[in-house]
Amino acid sequence: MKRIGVEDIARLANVSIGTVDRALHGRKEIGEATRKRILKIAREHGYRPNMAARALSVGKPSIRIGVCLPREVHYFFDQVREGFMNEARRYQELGVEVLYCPFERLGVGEGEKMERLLRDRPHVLAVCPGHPQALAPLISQAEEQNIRVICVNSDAPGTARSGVVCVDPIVTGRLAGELMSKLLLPNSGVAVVTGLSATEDHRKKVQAFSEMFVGLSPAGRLAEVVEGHDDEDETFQKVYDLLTRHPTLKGLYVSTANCLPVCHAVGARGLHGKIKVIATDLFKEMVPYFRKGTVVASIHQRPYVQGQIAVRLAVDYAANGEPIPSVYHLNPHVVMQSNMHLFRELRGGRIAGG
Amino acid sequence: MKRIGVEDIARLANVSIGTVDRALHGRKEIGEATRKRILKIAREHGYRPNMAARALSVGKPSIRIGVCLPREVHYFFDQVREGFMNEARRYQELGVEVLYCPFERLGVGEGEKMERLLRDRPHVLAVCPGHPQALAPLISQAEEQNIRVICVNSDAPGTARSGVVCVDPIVTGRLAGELMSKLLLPNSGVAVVTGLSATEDHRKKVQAFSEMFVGLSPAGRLAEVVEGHDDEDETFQKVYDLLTRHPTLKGLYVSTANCLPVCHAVGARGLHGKIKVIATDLFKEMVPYFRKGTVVASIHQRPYVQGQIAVRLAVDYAANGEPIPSVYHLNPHVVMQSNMHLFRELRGGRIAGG
DNA sequence: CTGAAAGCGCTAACAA
DNA sequence: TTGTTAGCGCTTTCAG
Repeated sequence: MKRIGVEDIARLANVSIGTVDRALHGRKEIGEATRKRILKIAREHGYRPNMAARALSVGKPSIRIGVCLPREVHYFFDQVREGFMNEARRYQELGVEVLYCPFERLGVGEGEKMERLLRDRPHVLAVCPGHPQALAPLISQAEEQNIRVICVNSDAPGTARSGVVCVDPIVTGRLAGELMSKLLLPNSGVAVVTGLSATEDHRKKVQAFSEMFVGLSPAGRLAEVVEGHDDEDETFQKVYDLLTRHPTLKGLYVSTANCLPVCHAVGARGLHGKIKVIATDLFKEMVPYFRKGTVVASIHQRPYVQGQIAVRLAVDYAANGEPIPSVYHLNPHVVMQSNMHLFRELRGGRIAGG
Repeated sequence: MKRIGVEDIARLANVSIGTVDRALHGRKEIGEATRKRILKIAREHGYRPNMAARALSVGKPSIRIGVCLPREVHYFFDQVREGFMNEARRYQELGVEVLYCPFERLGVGEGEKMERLLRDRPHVLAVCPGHPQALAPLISQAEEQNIRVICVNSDAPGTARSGVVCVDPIVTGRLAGELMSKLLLPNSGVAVVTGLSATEDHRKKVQAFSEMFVGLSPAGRLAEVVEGHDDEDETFQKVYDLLTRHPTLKGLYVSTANCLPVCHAVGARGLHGKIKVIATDLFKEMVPYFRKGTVVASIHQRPYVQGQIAVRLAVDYAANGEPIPSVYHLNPHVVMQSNMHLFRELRGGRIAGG
């Protein structure tokens, strides 16, 4: 079927192209009957607007996508933002505009910023929620106003959000558990260092890790789960104590990005290389611990790609009416010494992909 | 600096927009002096054509990108093709058209198909070279005609190709070596199964693997490198014999996709789970061996993303004049049981990203 | 409520 | 060799 345009529809419906436009855009100045007739024809002929023509005609951006994410922690959210912005730039000519409204850190000021963004009525709003529950009313409100909300990095379960793009915490946890089990002798003891167990995300990671690990290493055991609350000192102290209590521990899974104090504690106990740490994500300061053999691998959540995908889903929805998948799980990446230099976090320049 | 258009340039240069168009497009019907003057102005004002307007005006596709890749082996090149096509579709409205010209398998008929593709004068030609050396003259010829050649998956070193997108075989080999060393006890013996050692790619992988492995496991040793020539029977037999000669082998790195016969041989010797295989890439038939614990990990070369990136480089070049990086190395992915279901090769539906 | 027409930035055909 | 002009498909006035 050949591609059809407004003019064809107008002819088919015996109206002018102005009327067709009104029907197509749900404007009010048109009779209900004509609108129905026109929409039917459009649908039957598989009409799809020519984005190039629209962008040209409108002149200014016609698709607004909002992005609301924390500045802290830089190493992670800078990547999300870059992925988002770089991808969005590719659709500029098609009239895609980004409304950017950062807040300070996860959970502080996010509601306020999101509210402000909503006032500009974006077509899609991507948000990294720190307190998903607190955001629930805002999300509902947005969706009611026909603004699609996409959660990035962590979900806001039970809210009205249209979709989420993230790494499945269960896969992350399992992958860490699988790796750990294969890196250690069968009867090894391991422990987990997490942020705040109350967090859905962390809970799932820890549970998945533990299930996978004990499943694969029946002779091994998970000694403890310590909560570092993403605080450096607290984490150091707790891990230091942990290593004192369990001197035979062979592995540590750090399910949060806060692995530095863990490494310090391992070092302080003279265990570099004796204990294998599996970390989360990647930033420059981790490199020495990779080299020392303390951190043997890290489960990378690909923040850049998360931002990138969020834009693609948003554009596909807003420009082509494609539905937003309610959950988009991307594949975690395994970082090791051999490939760490290829991650954006450790590179100077920018790269086209992700 | 505000964005400038042909009309502005025309005014600035005291010529008509027709002349500007001729200058900008290097058409012949224009004086050398005027052309220079116009181009200077355009450059000074950072003129960038409005792709939407161009696409609209021209009507038919104005950017042709050719893609020339083998049908075999499906599990790999189907992914490259899908990545390529899916990404290209996003730029359809901007006038990007794909010229697709598949050949049967690596090295057979590729020159012929590439030649045919060249006749349509694409702006960029992406090719998966099987016999890079044989293609060298064609590549030179293409580049001389101002057709940019991008090699995908494997390079054509020493030719005039503008760029290559691939996974660095050295990184692949190292990663495999690092993983292997960490999966085994310090004094283990390992072997490598490769395709054809003469291939640059395989040679590099094997060498990188071996360097990394012996570097990290000084007490270990690389017993042998066997060449399977990507033939099932030959590989089975050779690996079977290998396992007979070296009954204490603990690890096998298969640097080619031909891991099935390796697994069969391991099974035939009753060594499932006793020997750890690190494979390459991913396809459905491998799944059982992951489950059995024979294949403990695989180094995935992300064919889909390779196709995707190739298009992006091509479009960025053809539409925005961005230079094609002479080498684009993407990060290999580690496949394990926990995350294998997230790879496209094992999924039914399609997914937006890669 | 509907139609007619101008114009977005660019290309291409035709005139000069 | 250069200038002029008619669209490309759509949105957006401004009249009816």
